[in-house]
Amino acid sequence: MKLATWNVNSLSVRLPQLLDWLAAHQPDAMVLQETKLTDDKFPQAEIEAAGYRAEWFGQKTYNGVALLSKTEASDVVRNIPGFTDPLARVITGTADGIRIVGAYFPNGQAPGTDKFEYKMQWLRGLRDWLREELAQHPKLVLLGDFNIAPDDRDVFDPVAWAGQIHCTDEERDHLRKLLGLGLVDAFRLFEQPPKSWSWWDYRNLAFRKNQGLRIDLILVSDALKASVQSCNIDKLPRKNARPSDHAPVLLTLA
DNA sequence: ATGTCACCTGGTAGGTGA
Repeated sequence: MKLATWNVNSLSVRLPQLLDWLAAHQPDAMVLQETKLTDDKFPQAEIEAAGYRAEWFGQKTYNGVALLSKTEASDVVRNIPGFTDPLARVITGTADGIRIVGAYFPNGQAPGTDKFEYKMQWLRGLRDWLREELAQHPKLVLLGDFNIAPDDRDVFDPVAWAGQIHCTDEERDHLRKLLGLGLVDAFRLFEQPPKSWSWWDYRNLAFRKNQGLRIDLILVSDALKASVQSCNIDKLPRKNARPSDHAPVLLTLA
């Protein structure tokens, strides 16, 4: 079984690239972030024509998430139960016996801002809910744009980024506590090339210089860990004309 | 040394968020 995540940074703009990627990789399920579409604008027909069912949860201008799957997802939940959130950030469903939680974590802007505080509250809300969700669904995958670089090896210039957004101790502590629920970063189950990033700023020729962060993650529950066969970042779409600033990440389960 | 993109409102650019 193959599972994927991609922050597409506007599904309207990136739909042709998404359809190409689905055709090339044929994931059984895929989650998208930053669709930036109200629900009435979701390209359901095009995605169904590509062989996928879809569940989506969007809003105007910002955020927005979707869950695509070859078989229809069941028990679909939008956002975090128990955490009131005006923004469309999470979509969850069960496909092929796996509880799939696709999330667009808040960016957080900078430590000390209201947006950072919201990020902390959101992370707490996610953890409180996931604890219950894991108890009910031992086979669970949490994947998406985490907006947190787990470790200094996930940052192209850890000295310059020390204490900056995506790299603060507070964010990393929240990520550690998520992992403490019984999840593991699938990418790090394998030897990986150094300087593996999933996001490169559009500015400063960052992709050309390979100056990025690994902030798009796939966490698998302990019950699934032994069945993980591979986890890789696909940099190719970042080389396209009009690329997303994020690359897709692909997980293969036995 | 510098270097972006996508969205909105309401323009015949400027602001916001990332």
